Amino acid sequence: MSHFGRSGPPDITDTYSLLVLNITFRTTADDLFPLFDKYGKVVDIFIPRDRRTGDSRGFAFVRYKYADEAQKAVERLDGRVVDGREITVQFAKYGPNAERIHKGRIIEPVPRSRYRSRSRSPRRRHRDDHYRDRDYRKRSRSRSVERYERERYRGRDRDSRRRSRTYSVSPEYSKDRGRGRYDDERRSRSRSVDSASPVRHSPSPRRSPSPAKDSPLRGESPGRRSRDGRSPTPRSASPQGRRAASYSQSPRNSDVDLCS
DNA sequence: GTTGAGCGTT
Repeated sequence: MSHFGRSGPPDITDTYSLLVLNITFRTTADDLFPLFDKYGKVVDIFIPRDRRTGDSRGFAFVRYKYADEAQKAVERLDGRVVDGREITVQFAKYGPNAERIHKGRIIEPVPRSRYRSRSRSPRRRHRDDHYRDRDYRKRSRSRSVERYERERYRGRDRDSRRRSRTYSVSPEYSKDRGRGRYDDERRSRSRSVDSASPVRHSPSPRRSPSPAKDSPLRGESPGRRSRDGRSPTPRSASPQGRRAASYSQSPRNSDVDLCS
């Protein structure tokens, strides 16, 4: 029965925002309110959730009315075990509108220079991607939107090893993540191979096309093969892989962010 | 049913 985050940001001009990290995915504002309210006047609690799934993203924003109370809450609740997990409480730095925050207090709208000062950290949410790939593909949105999202993800997720459609990585490579030094050593050896192309999949001498005409799998058309496995324009190339678009025609497209 | 670095909604 909490109206936190129901009607947008109330009055954040004189509030002190705290960022609560490492909370469980099931922790709600109601669970955090009694904890934080003990140390001061909590004016609002907001837990960002996924727009598609509605699940919590694992962190929350708690806004206090006074700075000293917020400071006390940080010192008191930082490291506290909530719901079996150690949370991290700290002052929020960035707001939705890039507000200038001084020790947690919003002073004034800030020039972008401050905003760009911080390098954007890549956040990987494979879970969301999973849901998006399954739930959003059926909606058949406009392609411009798809491209937009793709570019957005490229900018945020560019730290990731995989670029768009990478080849299957070997399990050994997967284990290497986390070892920086050894990775360097390994890279030194393989440097002699090539240093220009990050990925070099030597085109193994493909055996004869296929003398066996009676291949059990005849679902592949020759046109698809000639593309080296890459089909940048699956627009109307292979209708076999795509179901009828008429299925995705949903009368309600409210999912799109068109409605403001 | 899953997950775990991070900075937010009308």
